[in-house]
Amino acid sequence: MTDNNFENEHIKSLHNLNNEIPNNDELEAMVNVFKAFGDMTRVKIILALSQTPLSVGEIADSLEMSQSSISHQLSLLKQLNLVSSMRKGRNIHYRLSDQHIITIFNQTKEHIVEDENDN
Amino acid sequence: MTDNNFENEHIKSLHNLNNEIPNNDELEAMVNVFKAFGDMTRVKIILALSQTPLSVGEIADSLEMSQSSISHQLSLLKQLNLVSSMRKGRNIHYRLSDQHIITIFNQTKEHIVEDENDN
DNA sequence: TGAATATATGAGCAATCATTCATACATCAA
DNA sequence: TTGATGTATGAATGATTGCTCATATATTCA
Repeated sequence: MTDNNFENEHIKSLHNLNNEIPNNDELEAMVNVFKAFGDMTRVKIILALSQTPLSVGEIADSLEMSQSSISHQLSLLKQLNLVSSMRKGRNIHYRLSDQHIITIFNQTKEHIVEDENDN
Repeated sequence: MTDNNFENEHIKSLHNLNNEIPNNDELEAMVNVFKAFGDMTRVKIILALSQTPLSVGEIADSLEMSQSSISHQLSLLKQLNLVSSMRKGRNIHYRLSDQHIITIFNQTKEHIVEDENDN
């Protein structure tokens, strides 16, 4: 394999770039999920819910944040189908709606940890 | 130890919530990575780089965006050790610095896809 | 050396976003 | 019903952020 062949492969890859990228709807959905994960409050909510279902008030107390703020964020997470809710009397219990979420978190944590090692 | 000290399992979980959450530095690092993934331009850059290493100009052309914008974003991605760079003559070639990234993307895509199915 | 090319970077601006505040809605208990 | 409790929600605001523009830095070539 010569340098020219290598270069040709590179050029081919270049032309195929746009084809390999997922369709735009899927991409946007992905970006929105990552956006949701890109906020400390929401990440803490998700990590809390990964332990056990919790009411809005319980989350607010646990994170020492206002009920309103937590409710707003839960609403966003729910809209993205990252959490689901169920009324129980006066409370509303939220839970993670997908175990993938934790897998993604763990994978990301691994990236971080490995990163610290090769400095 | 008196009867008053007993608590039910749920309350125990509640009190343990903060302990189970990763330390703050790690959490912040995670949030920053997710923030990086939470932007269409950066996601497209990453997906492009998952095919082949590319120069700044190649990425800019491929995404039809300004050189400056791409350079700014690459700088951010590099700071998070998501990409690495190597000068080659006048160009600077960027590459993904960790295969975890693609795994994370795929996992997220799975979440999306499954989501579409149970409406 | 000087011109051309490739990339990086700081400042400025418009858009987005997380929180707060005030208030509405829903449920329970008396 | 009324009051208390738990949650949701719209508007306002300060902070963050992505892009552009102008310019600086780095490399190659003549």
